[in-house]
This record gives sequence, structure tokens and C-alpha cells, in this order.
Amino acid sequence: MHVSFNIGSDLEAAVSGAAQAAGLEPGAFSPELRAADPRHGDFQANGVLGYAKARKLNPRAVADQVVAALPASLREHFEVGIAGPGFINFRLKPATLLAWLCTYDSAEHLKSGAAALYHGQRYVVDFSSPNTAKQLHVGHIRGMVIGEAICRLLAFCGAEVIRDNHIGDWGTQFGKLIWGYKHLRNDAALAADPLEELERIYKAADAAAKADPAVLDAVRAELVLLQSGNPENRALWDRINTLSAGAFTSIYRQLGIHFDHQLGESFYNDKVPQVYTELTAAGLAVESQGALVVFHPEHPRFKTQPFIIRKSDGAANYASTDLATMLYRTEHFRADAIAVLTDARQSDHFEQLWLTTQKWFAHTGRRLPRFEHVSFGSILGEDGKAIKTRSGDPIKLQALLAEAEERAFALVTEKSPELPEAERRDIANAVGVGAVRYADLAQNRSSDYIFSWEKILAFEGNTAPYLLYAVTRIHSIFRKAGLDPAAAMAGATPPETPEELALARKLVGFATVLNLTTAQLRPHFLCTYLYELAGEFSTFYVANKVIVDDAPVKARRLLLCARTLLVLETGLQLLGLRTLTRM
RNA sequence: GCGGUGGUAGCUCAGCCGGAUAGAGCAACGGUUUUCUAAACCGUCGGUCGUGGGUUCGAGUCCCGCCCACCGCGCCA
Repeated sequence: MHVSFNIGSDLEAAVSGAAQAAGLEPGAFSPELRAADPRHGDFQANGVLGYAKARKLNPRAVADQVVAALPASLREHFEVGIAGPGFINFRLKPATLLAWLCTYDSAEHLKSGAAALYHGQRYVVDFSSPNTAKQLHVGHIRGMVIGEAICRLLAFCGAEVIRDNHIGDWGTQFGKLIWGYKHLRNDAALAADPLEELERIYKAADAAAKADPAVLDAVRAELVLLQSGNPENRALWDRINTLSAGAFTSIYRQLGIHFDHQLGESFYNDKVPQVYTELTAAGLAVESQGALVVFHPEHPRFKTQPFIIRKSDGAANYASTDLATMLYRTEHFRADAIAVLTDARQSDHFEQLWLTTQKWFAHTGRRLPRFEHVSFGSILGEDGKAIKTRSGDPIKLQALLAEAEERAFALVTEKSPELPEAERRDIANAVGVGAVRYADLAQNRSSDYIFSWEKILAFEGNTAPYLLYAVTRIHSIFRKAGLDPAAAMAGATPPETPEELALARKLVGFATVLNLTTAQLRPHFLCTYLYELAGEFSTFYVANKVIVDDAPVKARRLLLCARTLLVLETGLQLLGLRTLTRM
């Protein structure tokens, strides 16, 4: 029996076809296929309600017509019913559930099923993008974690993903850093802990510039010198970047994050003049108060709120380099889509950037890629205020991860003292880092996130430990039975008990959730799904003993276990979590 | 002032293009282990979905007004 990966989208097409065959107005009817409440079925089509209402028809009669026109083959897979005012309900037959489970039996097969979604599309994903000479702190982690998950998800769904770390290695902060380096540096401290000292220098220079306009001018002058190629400043710049790159790399390695490119702002330095020239020629950029700016007359705010692409002192800023970056990603990488991850406070900037790019490319006859600013809320302290780099004591990422691991180690030791210490350390790493990561992913990215140890390390509910535990329980079953979960499962019969059926249905829903998650680039949809899947598994696990004497029952339960394991591990890996076999 | 994001159970959050009796976790209370990992499972309790209108057969979801919180709005990124 052939069964497609995304059963829902096939069903939707079938209902559309049936409506047409039944003589409903072409183009006027949409199936409105939804995942249904399990009490009613697996899918429901609501489209006839609106259609019938608009034409003063009896909705149940219309539903009857549509159902009667469904292809006979569809009834091999679904039980079809009409309920209430005209809902059409579809319930997957156990044999179809079994067929799906037998077909999608490996990560490769799941991937090839999902690949239709973004096949042939090239995505440039810009994430992490820290500023040089500032240590990574808790405020940086969200973009890193969400960005990595998005890259993995898009690649799994067939896209060609180009990961680019757009490092802030050319901004105004270098004026402060270089001025501070020349005037405020402590050589002993720099030798002992370069990044710490550079950060201190930066903060001190920033404070001095705020306090004294003369310092501010000097800082700007250093930046102009750097950007015009002054050898001394250039050498300092180089040194500062080298020092910080090492620190970033170590964190990226810990988190399993990698990039294909690290084209920082400096890379675009020589590409900025073209932006000025073309935007001016297009009549988009104008001089205002000594700066080169772009206004958008059709926009209620951006008709007066300028997009400053060259500062009055002649220096470039991030608008300049971001425009050059859009061009480079379009022309050099031939991106079909560009996704940039930053916190939501930069929304205005990216809206202006995108408006400007559209007009610019239209004017110069360039192909326009899709663009998405993947924004996310700020990380807040327990007091509900944003954690900022220059105020208070933001938690360093290095320290955060170390503490998470330490706390996880204490818990593992408490729960599983019999395991050797080396293994407990390894488990603590996966659980601790995974918990921090998962906490950032599980919440809708558009809302702010209140950081608290209690929440990040909570081991109940929708958390990494709960999911990792479900994975280890499944491994344990196979270990006890002396079986390989990846081996073929012969002799399985279709799911029968309520728990088996609920679990099988949830597994089939993996296709839909991949669709939803990538369409909106919101990993929390996948998190919610995996949490629900793990819940269905736990319910199944306590109610249905797997290793039983009845061979067909044992085979089908082992099959369900194997597929749950496959989907959980695949899903968690897409989110960037490392899974375990014991904990 | 303009704009963005949010306001759902005591707390932290889900709720996808409008659909059938609004869901989890924590907290509180009660139960489950001679049986594959109890970091688990099951049950009870708990909600005028900020507020007032509107559209609709149907609104937590869409539209308008208002209230509250946070964020952004000319040379930081």
C-alpha cells in the first residue's frame, strides 16, 4: 500500500478534486483541511460550511455531495463521516497507520519525504553575528540556538542552506575600542585575559565618550581612520578580531554550531561605495543634515524616520553594510531566500532595509529574493528588565553553560548513582546544555523570555530532560530485548489499543509539523509536537507492555517504539539537542 | 505622538490559514511500582481568554475603540 509522507496535503488535494467533480463552483471552494480533535478523527474539512452558507444551500447536503465524489481509493485509507452542521471527518485506518510506519523507517526516508517542501531552494541564514571584543552572554544565546535549529530544519526539508555569521567587526564600537586601547589599556590585564580586558576597555571608552564630547569626537576620528585604511588602526583592528574569534569558536564548538561563512561587516567595506552610488542614482538616497539617508514617502513612519546609510562624518554604519550584504547574498550566493536572525528591537531597521532593497533592486533590474527578519524577544532578568551588555552583570555564556552542566550532573548523580562518573559527566553535558537550549526554543520566539535558573533547569513538563528521558526509556526496551531499534520490524499488525492508535497518529503528524515549523520559522511548533509525542509514548508505555509473548502484539509495539525513537531523535537533533541512550 | 510585541487557570506557557465541550506543566490534593528506567503515569481542583463594540451560522483567533506592560523611533548594532 502506498502512503505519502504528508497525508494531510494529499487529502486536501483529494477533497478539492471531489468538490470539483461534485459540481461545486471551481475556485470558490476551499477544503479548509485541519488537524481534528482526536475525538472526531485525524483531519476535518470545514470548507463546505462557508461555501453552503454563502449560497444559501444546506451544508450537510453539500457535504454529502463532496463525500460521494471522493475517489474510492481514498476510502482504503480513511473512514469518512459527516458531523454537526457539515464537518467532514477523516479518520486514518489502522492499516494506513501501519503502512506509514513501515514506509518511513529511517531518518533518510523521513528526510526524503520532507524534502519536497524546499527542494531546489537556496537559503542564506544569517545568525549569531556577535560583535567582536564583547564576550558572548546570555542575551546572545537565543539567536544562536534558534538560528542553528532553523538551518537544520530547512536543510532537512530539502533546502540548500548557507550559514553565514555576519560578525560585527566594523562598527562604531571599533572607534571606542581603538581609542580605548590607545588611552586606557592595562598591558598586564590584556596579557592575562585579553577578552575581559578588551571588554573593560570598551566599557570605559564608551562611558568616557558619553561623558565628554571631545572624547566622542576622538572616538569617531579613530573609526574614520580605520575605515580609510590607516595602518596602525588596521593592525589594532586585526589583533582585536583575532583575539575574539578564538573565544567565539570555543562556544560554537560547545553548542555544535557551525557556519559555512563568516563574512563580517568588514568584508563589505569595499562594497559600500557601490551602494551609495546606485541609491543616489536611483533617487532613493538623499543628503539630510550632512548624512546620506533614504526616506520612504509612502510609509507612514519612514517618510520622516530616515534610514541613515552614511553618517555625516562620512563613515559607514550597519545600514550601509547590510545593504551591501543584501546585494552580495543575492548576486554571489544566488539566494532564493534570506533569513536574518536578530532580536525584535531591530525590526524598524530591517523593515527599512527591505523596503530600500526592493526599490533599489527594482530600479536596477535585479532579481529579488525573499527576505525574512526572524526576530525574537529579549532575554529578561528576574526583574523583568532586559539584560544589557553595559549595565549590571550579564551572565557570560561560558559560565551559564558550565553551571547548567554542573546542576545537571548533580541531578544525574542523584537519580542514577550506579552509572560510572565519566558517563554521568557525558549525560550532564547533554542534559544541561540541552535544557538551556530547549528552553530558548520551546517558547514562541516573538515573546520576551524571562531567564531563571529554575525555569531553564526545570526537569518537568515541556523540557529537554523530559524528552531525553523518553528517548532513553525506548532505548532501554530494545537493550533489554537484545534488539536493534533500527532493524526491520517484521510481522507487525496494525495498531489496536487506544494508546497504540493515539501514538501512531501522533507519529504520522510529524510531516505536518515540519511544514508548519519551517513555514513560520518557529521551532516551538516542533517542540510542542515532540513534547506531545513523548507524552503519548509515556501513556502508551505504562498501559501497553511491549515485551510480551504474543508475537504479533510484540512486533507492532516494537515497531511503535522504534518509530517513536526515530521521530524523537530526529526531531531533537533538528533542534540541536544531543540524545542519549541512558540517563 | 507614531509603530512593534504581548495581556489565556494562582504562576510559566500552548492554542497553526475563524470551527465542535479553551489545553499543558508547576503549585494544591488524591492514587499507581512482584511487570520493559517512577526524571514516569492516572485522577481532582482551577479560566467573564485585558476591556467595550462590530463582522459571522460560529470569535481566544478577524475589524474598530480603549486600558496596561515592555520595546523602537537621525547619525549604536
